[in-house]
This record gives sequence, C-alpha cells and structure tokens, in this order.
Amino acid sequence: MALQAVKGMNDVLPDEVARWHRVEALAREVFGAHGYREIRPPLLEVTELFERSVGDTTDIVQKEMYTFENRSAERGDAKRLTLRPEGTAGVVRAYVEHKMWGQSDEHRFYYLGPMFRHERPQKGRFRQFHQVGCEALGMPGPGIDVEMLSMLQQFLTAAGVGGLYFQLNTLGCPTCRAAGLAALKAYFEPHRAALCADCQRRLDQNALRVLDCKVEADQALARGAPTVLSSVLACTQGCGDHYRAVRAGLDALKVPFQENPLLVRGLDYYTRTVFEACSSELGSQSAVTGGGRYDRLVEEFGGQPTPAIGFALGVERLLMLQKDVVSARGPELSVVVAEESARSSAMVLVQGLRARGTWCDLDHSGKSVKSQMRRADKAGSTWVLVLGGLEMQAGKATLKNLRGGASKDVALEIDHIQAVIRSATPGAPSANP
RNA sequence: GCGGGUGUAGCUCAGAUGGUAGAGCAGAGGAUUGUGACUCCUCGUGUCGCGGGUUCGAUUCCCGUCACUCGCCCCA
Repeated sequence: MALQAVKGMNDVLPDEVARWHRVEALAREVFGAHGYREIRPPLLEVTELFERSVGDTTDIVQKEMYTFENRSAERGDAKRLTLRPEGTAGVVRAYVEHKMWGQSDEHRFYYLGPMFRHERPQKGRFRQFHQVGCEALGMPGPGIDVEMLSMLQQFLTAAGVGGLYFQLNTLGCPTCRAAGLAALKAYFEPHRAALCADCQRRLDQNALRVLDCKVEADQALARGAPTVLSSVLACTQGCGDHYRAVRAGLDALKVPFQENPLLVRGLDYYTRTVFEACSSELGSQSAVTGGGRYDRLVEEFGGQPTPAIGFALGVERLLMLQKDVVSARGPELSVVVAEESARSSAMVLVQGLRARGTWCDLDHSGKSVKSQMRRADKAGSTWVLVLGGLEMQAGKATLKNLRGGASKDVALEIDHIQAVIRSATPGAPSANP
C-alpha cells in the first residue's frame, strides 16, 4: 500500500491555507487589541507536566497522550516526553520557569498551533488538531472573566460563526467544590447499583461527571441531585459572589449565555468560572471553544500564587463553521512565449518584474500559444504579454487584459510594464487610455 | 476501547440478480498561419481497496483483512 498520512493527522492543502491565514490574522488582531502577546512554548514537554496539570484521572492523561521515552534513556537518563495535548500547561510552565510574575502583576498570552490526542477521529475531532488559546494571569476579579467572554464573542462573530451560544458554570474553589462533591456522592451512593458502569467509575473518580451522563436512567437520578452550583453559591470564600459578578458583567456587556450547572470540563485544573462556546451547526462535537479559571495551577507548578483564566479554541471546528469561500487570487501577469527565440528575453523580463514584487507567471512548457493562453486564464491572471520575434524586434508588445479591461501597448521595459499593470484596476474600464 | 456506513478513472458517482465496466467534471489536442473565456470535434487511463473461498468464470456471492468515514466515550 502506498504511504499515507498517519490516521487523524490531516494535510492542510494550499487551497485551504488562505482560510487558516484569515483565522490566524483575526486572532492576532482581536487578541492583540486586548493586550495579549504571543508566546510559543515547545510542542514537546515532560510527561509529568500534563499529569500534574490536566490530571491523571482524566481521559486525556489516561489514554490519549502521545508519550515516549527520550533518547537520553540510552545514557541512563530516562525521561518521558509527551506531545502536548493542550496549551495551558506549557504556557504556565514557561511563566513559572521564567519567573514572569516579577515583571508585572498581569500577563496576557496567546498561542496558536497543533495539539495531539490519540482518540478515534470523527467529524471535528482529529489526532493532530489546532488550537488558538489565550491565558490571562494575575487577575483575581470577575472583570477579566467577563472581558474574556466578550473578546471571544467579538472574535467568533467576526470569524463568521453562526448559531453561537455560550454555556457558563462555576466549579468553585477546592473548599466549596469538595462540599458539593461530598453531597453529590452522598446522594448517589445509595443508588450506585442502579447507575451505568461508566457512572459507577465516575462516582469514584469524578462525581461531577455523573450529572453529565447520557444514559436515560442516570439522567433521571441526576435531576434530583444537589447541584454543586448551590454549594458554590453558598461558599464562604467568595466563589458565589465571583460567579454572580460574572453573570452581571456579561449581562451588562450584552454577552448572551446560558447557565448550565451540568457543564463539566475535562481537565482537573479548573476552578470557579468555566465556559464553552458552542454552535448548533457543529454536530456532536458542538464546542468550538472551552475554558475557565485555574487559580491554583501556577502555585502548584511552584510559582507565586497567581489566579488565572484561559480558553482554547479549535481551529478546525471554527473553519467548519465558515461557509464562505475564500477565492484564490491569480498572477498579475502571465508571459506567453510565442517563439523560442524570445524565451531568454522573456525570462529576463520576468525576473525583473518579480524582483519588483509583481506576481509573474512564465510558461515553461513550450506548448502552443493557445494552450499557454488557456493556462493563463485558468490560473486567474489579469494580464497576458505575448512575446515572439515580432515583439523582440519592435521592442514593444500588447498587454492583453483578461478581466474585461482594455488592452494596452507597452514598451518592453520592466518599470513601464509594472506601472501599467499596477495603475489599472482589474476588470474596470481604463479611465485614461 | 465499542457500534454503524463506505471502498469502481485525478475528483464526484452510476452499474451488472456472476461473463473482466461507464457518466459528468477535470486533463490533453484541434476548429487555416502567434491570442483565453462561450461553442463544437477528438482522445486516454482503471491491479472495480487487499487476501482467500465458491464457480467453467467474480469486480458483482461468502469469509477475512486493511483503509476511510459517522456515532458512543471524551473533548477544541
């Protein structure tokens, strides 16, 4: 069998790249306007980083990471490395490693690039996928939570996402969450035998997840369960106030959201505010963006206690939501060689035009003029210059406009030709012939 | 890890209740000498995913296998 790409790892072909560029440019523009600066951590980190941040009971760590031994194991210096399954851990590690808290109170970073998770691929889910993410560190108050959702709304709207809605929840701090989880477990424990196999496991590992189960009988049970949200709202550490302030802030900025007490995120490090941006047009992988607060992670990595919040956005999923077509542009000029005697002069001309930044196409096939003309048209060229013995002798030629404009006679001088091409609006009748 | 679907020309697909296959698009050449688009003419290619089985004969039936795809789990 012929060689092919690894399962779940897709080529982004040239026709699609324009759309990627557009999303990346928009991210830089919108996030940049909010004060975020790009950071580029490595794709490879020590495995322990993810085990400690994402959480070793999560699916990601338990069965989805691309992990292998570093080659230094050959020298007895064994180290397990992992291709990053998400972006936050690396950013926080870099922040701590470079002791950036000393430089100022607040930091805002964005990153973009590939992430790796060994899952069964399906629509909107790949083993190598791409995320754009933001992390805001050093801001404890609800203001940054609100600002981040507002920024996301702006970004996603500008990116052309239809059917957009936010889901919001709070997981509280370790104290009130523990109280809520304890109540939850106490509620489910008597019914343990009635739960599905998955939920019996979840009850021990992550009781919150039982609430999110899709099995009918479990859902019925879950409806009567005490919500963690109610514990959080009663929290003595201010978790409830924080959440209420976020809601009020979102209302004030007219960022539409729906509260979802069952919203759980897959990573262990989240605290307080968690959210997802979803689209009804995505099928079963409905989330385009997920994120939340992680107030304890920096400290756990050995940094100063630093509250933080962030999100990650799936680029492939975003692209699936864009229905418009980015039309490819063609060369400004195609040079047709009508007779071989003119070829070397044509190449000199093209070389000069390209050196001045003109996108210039020269046919090397030696085929008929008709054939070269066809190719120029299909390539989307605006102008065509036919060069043969006649033109060489006369020192001038006709610039033919393929897009409905007027053709022009030009001297075979690089600057002159470029000036004519650049001055005329493609497709529009020339105002000054 | 568990289910479902699909695998026929570069692409999108049709097809024979078993006798080695087609249509559109794309591509190439041409319609008087060196000028695109619209139109017209001409032309090609396929180990019918792979390996077995049944059969005189299979791409069509059976079994296996691989790949892709959708869904579950979970997530961006």
